[in-house]
Amino acid sequence: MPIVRVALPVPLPQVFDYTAEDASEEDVGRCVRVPFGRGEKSGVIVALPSLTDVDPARLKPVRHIQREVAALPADWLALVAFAAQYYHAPLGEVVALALPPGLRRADAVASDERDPWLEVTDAGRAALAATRRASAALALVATLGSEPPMRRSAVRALPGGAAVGDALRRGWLVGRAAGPNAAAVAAAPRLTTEQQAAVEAIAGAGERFAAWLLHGVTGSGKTEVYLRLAERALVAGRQVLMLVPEIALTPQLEARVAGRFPGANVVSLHSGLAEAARSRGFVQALEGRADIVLGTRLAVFAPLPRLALILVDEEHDASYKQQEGVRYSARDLAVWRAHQRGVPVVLGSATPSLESWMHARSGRYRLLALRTRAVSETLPTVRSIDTRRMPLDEGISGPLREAIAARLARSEQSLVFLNRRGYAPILSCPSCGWVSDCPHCSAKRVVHLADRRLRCHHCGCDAAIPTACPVCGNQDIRPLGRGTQRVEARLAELFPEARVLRLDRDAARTRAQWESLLARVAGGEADILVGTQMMAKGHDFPRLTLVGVIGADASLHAADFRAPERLFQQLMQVGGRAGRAHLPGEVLIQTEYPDHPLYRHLARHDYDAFAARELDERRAAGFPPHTFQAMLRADAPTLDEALAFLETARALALESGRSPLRVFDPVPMRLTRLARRERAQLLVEADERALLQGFLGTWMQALRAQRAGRELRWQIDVDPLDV
DNA sequence: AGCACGCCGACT
DNA sequence: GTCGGCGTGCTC
Repeated sequence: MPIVRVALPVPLPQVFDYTAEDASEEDVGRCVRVPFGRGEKSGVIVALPSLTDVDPARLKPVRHIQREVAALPADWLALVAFAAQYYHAPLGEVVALALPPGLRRADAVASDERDPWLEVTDAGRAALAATRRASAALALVATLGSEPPMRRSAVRALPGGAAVGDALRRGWLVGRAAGPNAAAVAAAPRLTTEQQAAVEAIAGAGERFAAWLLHGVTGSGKTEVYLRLAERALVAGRQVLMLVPEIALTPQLEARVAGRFPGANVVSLHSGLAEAARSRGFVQALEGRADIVLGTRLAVFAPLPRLALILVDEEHDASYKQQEGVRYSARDLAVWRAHQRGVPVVLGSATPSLESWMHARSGRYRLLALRTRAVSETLPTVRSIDTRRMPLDEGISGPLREAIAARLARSEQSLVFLNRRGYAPILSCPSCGWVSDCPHCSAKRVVHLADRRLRCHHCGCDAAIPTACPVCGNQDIRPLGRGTQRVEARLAELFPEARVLRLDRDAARTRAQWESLLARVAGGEADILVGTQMMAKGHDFPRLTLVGVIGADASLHAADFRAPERLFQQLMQVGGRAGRAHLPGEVLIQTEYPDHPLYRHLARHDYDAFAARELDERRAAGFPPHTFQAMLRADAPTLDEALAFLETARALALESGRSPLRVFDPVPMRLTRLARRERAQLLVEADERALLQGFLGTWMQALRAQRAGRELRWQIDVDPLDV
């Protein structure tokens, strides 16, 4: 009787063996339903062992092997196994996160819903000709009438593409048998010399593993380089994996990719998709029917039998690192994956992570630079405004105010950037000292005047804003500090003739709201924008010529050693929004440290100098990327429990780790209390990755053998981003 | 993680 | 006499 070894989504570092009468080697990589304990679970067959460690009499038979879907290939299983090993997570958990839930459950897979080529019918043309109310469906019909044939998926990715089903139902569009080949390319812009050189360097290096760092200033046209490389892969009949940071960014990029390759099957994969859609995309990738897989971090787990190229856009972006459960870095896994498959990987950024930058400097990665902007000739001028001896009006200095007025006079747009949403970060009583502490977290609840709530940004709890101090009854309680709402309100008072628009997570709760805000900005319905880091990403605003930065200094001396890196990235990114299309841009940074090297490097657009200085500082302090870290975090109802566990963990580490390993003291986390739980952490550091990895293996085993209290939870974070 | 078994407090 | 608290142990 054949035995199958199954990875199941349980937090145990084991796999489980079952019997399966008709199983063969073909079934390795297939999803399977098995009895487990009292119930049933679904997992993936990872091996067909000839013998088992457990008493064969205890083996239960599998319930069902899903054979309708192709088995996951060996290289996919190896990827998942590597992630499990490197991040010290149970194999089954990684499998569960890598597979769309529906697929793992071995649900009937939505019977290969095809992705037909669409064409406009006579009815569609008639509808277009008739003067009827404009609709999204009709707009699609009009677009399709003037474009080369497109697949349903490509149409869906267009603006308003959600109406494709509507257009099909009305009989305005119809699917037809065959279209052009996957490599058909729509008109592409000319490449700059630098872009051309980058494409040639990467393509010319042949089909073997190489990690390229594409360092391109904002607007230098990195995406165009990606698209040209993708085109070459498609011409060769191969697949491309393209990773992007955020779901919010994918529709635009998806439309651009689908528009460029109208004949290609572009599949998007991200957690915002409905289960069925995610399963369908995954299966299309697995069966080799997807030509381009475009997605967020989870897309790194897409199985791609014909893979030829991996692209990681904005490689420095923190959203590539999962911040819960299995804390993997999709960017790092992408490099591993490229190496595994012997294909090139391109990491692109205007402000690379210092990790990638160091690799590029050392020659481990190959560096390509795009130094000139493709879309406008000049970089914005960046200036510091010394606010030390200057009155501020709700945070706004005179020079910034004048600069905004000048833009208004020229009917150009301005953006005031500050990374703090809400009206004010604290509500406080001046007479008794009460502040708006969150009852569940060690944080203050933020004043949201827009909906008159007091809200904790960490646990989400909220309450009405009290009219008087809850302790002493004083009616004169005051909001301290400022957020986007307060700045928005003041700007509206200062410039009554201007239309002020706020763009932050509160203004754009949903993707639809976000897109409608962007449309309003693009349509010139706003003169002054007030935004958080949301604004910094993607999106071009042709009439935006001024960016004012408020309150950046806070990150300058933050406890987190990565804060300056993030600040530089953020300011570079948001500054890049200013000035396009022959309108010169200006960035004004309000600061009390106008001579700080970070601002000076920023003013000269000198990432290299910034990175060199930062890497030097990190080396002197013994921080990553010169060292390698893992963070053990524990949380419990009381801080003592969490700390006690970490003390034990520390003792275990010192026992086993006689090697040059640094084990720090357990400390409460910066946001100690979160959602009624107290949190602490313990940092472990080594000079070599292998050393750290070797240690972590034995340490994890020892920790799992500990019987911690029921209320204590812990998790390991390899290569943590926040320390 | 679930979900059992298992031995000690206050209740219809 | 029971209902139920969660400590301990197992899941192929």
